[in-house]
Parts: sequence; structure tokens; C-alpha cells
Amino acid sequence: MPRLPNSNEQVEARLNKLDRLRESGSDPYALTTFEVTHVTTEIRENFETLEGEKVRVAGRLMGRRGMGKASFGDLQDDRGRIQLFVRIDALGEENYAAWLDLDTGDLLGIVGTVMRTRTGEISIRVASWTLLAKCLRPLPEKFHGLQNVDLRYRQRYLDMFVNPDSRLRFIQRAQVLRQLRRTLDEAGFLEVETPILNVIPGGAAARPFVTHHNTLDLDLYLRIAPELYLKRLLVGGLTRVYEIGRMFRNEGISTRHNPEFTMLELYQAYTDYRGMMDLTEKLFVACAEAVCGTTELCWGEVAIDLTPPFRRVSMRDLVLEATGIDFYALRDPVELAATAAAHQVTVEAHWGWGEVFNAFFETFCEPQLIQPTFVYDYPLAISPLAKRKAGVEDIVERFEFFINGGEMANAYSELNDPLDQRARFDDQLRLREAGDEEASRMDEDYCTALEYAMPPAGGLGIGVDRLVMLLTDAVSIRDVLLFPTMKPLGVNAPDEQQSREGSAGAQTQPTAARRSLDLSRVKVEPLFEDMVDFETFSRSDFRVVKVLDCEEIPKSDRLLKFTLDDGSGTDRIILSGIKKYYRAADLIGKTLVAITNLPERKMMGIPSQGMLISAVYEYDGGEGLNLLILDDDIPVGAKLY
RNA sequence: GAUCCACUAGCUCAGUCGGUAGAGCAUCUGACUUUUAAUCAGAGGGUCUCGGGUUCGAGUCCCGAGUGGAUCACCA
Repeated sequence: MPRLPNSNEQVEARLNKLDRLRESGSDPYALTTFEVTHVTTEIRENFETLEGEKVRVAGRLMGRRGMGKASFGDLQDDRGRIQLFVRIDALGEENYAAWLDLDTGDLLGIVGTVMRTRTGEISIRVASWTLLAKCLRPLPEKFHGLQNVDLRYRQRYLDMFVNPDSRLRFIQRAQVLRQLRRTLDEAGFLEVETPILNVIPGGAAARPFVTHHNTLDLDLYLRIAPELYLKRLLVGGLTRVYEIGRMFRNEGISTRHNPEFTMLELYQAYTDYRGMMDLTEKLFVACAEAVCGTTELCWGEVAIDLTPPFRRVSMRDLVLEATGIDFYALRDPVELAATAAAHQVTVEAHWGWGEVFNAFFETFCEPQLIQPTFVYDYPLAISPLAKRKAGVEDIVERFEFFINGGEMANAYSELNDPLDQRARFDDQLRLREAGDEEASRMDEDYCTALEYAMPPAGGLGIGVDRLVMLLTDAVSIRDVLLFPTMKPLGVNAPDEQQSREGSAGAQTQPTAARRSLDLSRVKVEPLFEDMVDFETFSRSDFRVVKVLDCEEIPKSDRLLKFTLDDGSGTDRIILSGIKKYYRAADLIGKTLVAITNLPERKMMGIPSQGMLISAVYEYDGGEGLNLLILDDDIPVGAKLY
């Protein structure tokens, strides 16, 4: 019987070593401290002064090369590796034997002197060592590391100590965050924190995650953007604010999207989107120099040159250049539709000029924006929080910043006209009512804030994960997230969670129908080929009914007797042959569907007034059946069409 | 959500035409007092992701499921 799940002979061998250690009185998990005087990289960098000196280092044993009465090992700490040199005559026979019993992955404290080997490798001659924690599982292959991307994400801790690139990437991520803060702090910005739990998710067009506060009995949303809170702070008198934090959007996952991601948003009073372009340049250059030491980068197959100034071009000019169409001169709806059709741009029914203009940009221009490019002057229709551009109808002062065909930043001259803002929210509400789930919601308090006057300001949002991807040459956003969102495996899988909750007592249904089915074993009846006309169909009266009482018919092994409320005020009795699928008591109070205008029929001497509707199918050779159980909110007597 | 691809030992990967499951690293045993992807000799280790089907016989062919990856859609 293995002592650990997912055990194997290698795990057992390590467990046996653990047993021997404990029997000999040294518990490898008992130590609490170890004094460390140096890290590995320091020793290598300062070898001249440290040679022959005593050092104390700690880390993980990664490689071992035994030579009989002497042996080598590689000790890895958070900065790098250093070689250990161990000799039997330094440790004594017993202690040397214990050293040989160590495994790769074990965490060690080392005391020794700095030396250089015959081949020139800077090493530590081990005088004594301590096992700080025993590693019970074998390490991935030492040369190739951990390649399986699934395992790298699910077991990031393994990935991090086995693949140096991975560890480096997260160190660089921290450098990016530090540099963003440093640059903004030096420019007089104040870092603030605004709520993640929002009553109204605003500031972007995205589907939110919903959660619930029990005490307030209130549905709350995880923020999709901090924008509306940060701009309230401008009203409050702060002139330069920023927030770096996690946003949550309930949307697809891709190499550039994760449901939770990190965004930098900042607002600066008394400037506009041109000021934000300058600041974007400054931030990108500062981060590139801090992390890469240069502004000439490589991202996958492409060379990216971040040397300022970055290209600035209007959306109008880009589309004109790519397609020959001047959207500023294409205001007629009929002409617009014809142009879209001619260019095979798919248009949705409710789209106006702005949406079509944007679709042209996205289709014909966006993928070509490889080198850093500010695209400015966006359609008003897709920018409900941005200020109108003077002199051009339906255009706002907004830019998006692109690198390698992807959006890296988004900025506006912020809309501070309270009446216009209110009208824009109203427009969004109309879209929402028309079914656009991502249209903004009205934020009454935000409108009120604007009524107290918000200074003219520029606002900027930067996708921090994408910036880190660029600076660390990562192809997938998951490579720059420590723990990217994954579907759970094993005990945490959704199916298992359900069955656990079920066995906890809340769900008592014993039926075969409730368990999850192996769909490959389900067979259903072929669809009918004979058609029924609508009139015939609509003469069948399907009604929502509630089970007032349900009892088993004593002498029948199939029948249950239902007393039903069908909304008519008179109880309806229906007998149904589903006893082997459901227990009578479990069905009391359920909301079901019955057909109520069938001729009365006696079963076991009792008249049955209709049929309850079930789903039937063949499962594994036998019959499968599920009664249609509806949401209890549906009113009794409601007619089904 | 759609399409394509992957899943074989702890890890990295082979596996031919459908015919007894392979290597390297790792592990275990032995040799070796300056190696560094140490070396040398030997041994053990497999629910071929899961469930069906075809077949005398399936890692291999077919169907379904799971997880992951890529592309597309979505993400103004």
C-alpha cells in the first residue's frame, strides 16, 4: 500500500531514505533556521576576494557526479548554481555515506570554503552539510527540463526550479512592475487602490464575473476596469493617479487573453491623449531599458524597435492607405453598406458608421501594425468615455497602441462633460437592451461626480502582461502568469465536486438518472419523419404543474400517484410508471410539465388525468429516464408552447 | 463555440504493415579521490489518458469522452 498518491518505485526509494533518517534521529523537516552568508552568484562574481574563505549557502541539490571517495554536486539557489566538491577524508566515512544517500531535489545547507577545481570551475569545498528538507519526488529530466506545457502551468513550482528561463521571466516581470512604479512615482503620480468588488462593472466593454455578498445579500461583480473609480479621484482633487492591479473579464482564453490579467491605468489632469502618447513612450522605453538593456527587441520571429518616437497615425489615414476609402467622406448609410459589402466586411444589423469604420481598421490595418504605432482618433460609437474631437463629427480623442498586430495600450482625452456622458450611457443602455451584453451600464454616481466638474485629463491603460510578454520574448500570456487559469483535473474537476456535494447529504436522490452518464452508451430514438401541423400540435395542452403529493401505489412495482396543482384550483391526479427511477418523497414540491387534455384513463383502478413529461432513452442496453424538473420560479399553470 | 494536432516508464522522446513495449536521463546494485549532460558494468520500472467498437489479435484502425496546444470566432 503506497504511502503517497501517484507513488512509484522512485518515490518509495525516497520514502525509505526518509524512514532511515528518522530512525537515526535526524528528521529532515525539523530544522527551522540556517544562517546563509552568500548567494551563489556572489561567490562566482567575487571569487578573487572569496577564494579560501568560509561561506554558508543554501539551496537545492540539482545534479550529482559521484567519483567513489569524492563527488561533485550542483547547488541551486534563487540566483543561480554553484558546484559542490565533497571528499570522504573531509567528512569522515559515516557522514560521506549519508551524503551519498541524498537525492537530487533535496534542499541543503552547506558550510565550506571557496575554491577552484583543476578544470577551473569555481566551487565550494564542503566542510559540513545539513539536510534542510527532503524531496520525495523525482525531478524532471536534467537536460531537457520540464517540456510538457500542461505540467509547466499546473506545477509552476517545478517549472521554476527546473527551467531557468521560466524563473528568469518572473524576475523580469517584477522588474517591469518596479520600473513602471518608479517612472510614475518620479513623474509625481500617486498609486491608489480602488475596489475589485463592484456593484456596477464599468470602464470597459466586457462580460464580468458575478459573485455574491451574503450579509448584504447583494450580487457583486469583479471589476473589468478601474477607470470610473480613478476618474472620481480626479474630481476629488488628485491630479495624477495610477493603479496596477488585476482585472477580471469573463471571456475567452487565448495566447493573449487570460480571465484575470494585470492592467496599469493612470490619469493625469490638464493634459490630453497626446500627453498620454508621450507618457506611453516614456514607460515602454524605461521598461525595455530596465529589463533588456536596449530598445531593440526580439519578439518571437519579429524584431521590434522601441526607439522613440513611435509612429503616430490616425485611423482615418491608415484605412485610407490600406483600402483607398476616406471614412470621413463616407457618411451616407446606403453608401456605407455598399462599401462594406464590396470589401467583404461583415456588418451587424445595429452597426452604424463608427462600428463599420472600426471593422475596416481591424480587418485591413491592425494585423499589419508590427512596429510600435499609435493609432488615434477613434469612432465615438465604440468609445463611450472619451472626449469628442473638435471639428470632426462622431470622432473622439482616443488612441490605441499596437505592437506586432496586438493592442498594448488604450488612452483617451477623458470625457468630462456630464451631460454628454449621461447621453452616452443612455446610448449604451439602449444597446444593452437590444442584447449587447458588453455595453456599459449606467453609473449614476459617476455622472454625479462629473457634475461636480472633473478637470480635463488624459487617461491611459496598459496591458502589463502583454508588456512583459514583449520584454521577455514570451509567445503566450500563460508564460508570464505564475498560475494561469486552467481547467481543474482529478479531485477538483467539476464532476467530482458535484458528486462530493451530493454525498454530503443535501442531494438525496438515489436514482440512476441523476448520475453522470457515459454518453457513448446512450442511444436515442431516431427523429420522427412524419410532420405534425402546427394546429394539431397546439391542441396539446402542456402545463407547468407543482407536485402537492406523491405516493407509491402499493401493489404496483412501476406506478407513482401524483397529486398536482395545475393552476386551475382543482387538484389533478396523474399516475406515472417511473417508480424505479424516483422515490416518491423526493418529488414532492418539484415543478414538472404535464399534458392535461388527454382522455382520462384508469390505471390500477385509479383514473389518471394526463401524463407527466419525461426524457427517455436507451442506456447501456437498459432504459434511461429523467423526469423534466423545472426551475421552481416558473408559475404553476403556465402554458408551454 | 468551430477546426486541426498531441497524450507511451518519474522526465524527454522512439515505436515500421495491426502480431510479446523501446532508448536516454532518473532510480536501485557494484567500480571509481577533480567531475561538470562524468564514465563503466548490471538490475528494476508500463492501466500505451479514459470508455466503446472492428479484428483471431489494437499503442497502432474506427467512434465517443477528458486534458492540453495551435488557428479561427469572441474579446469595441
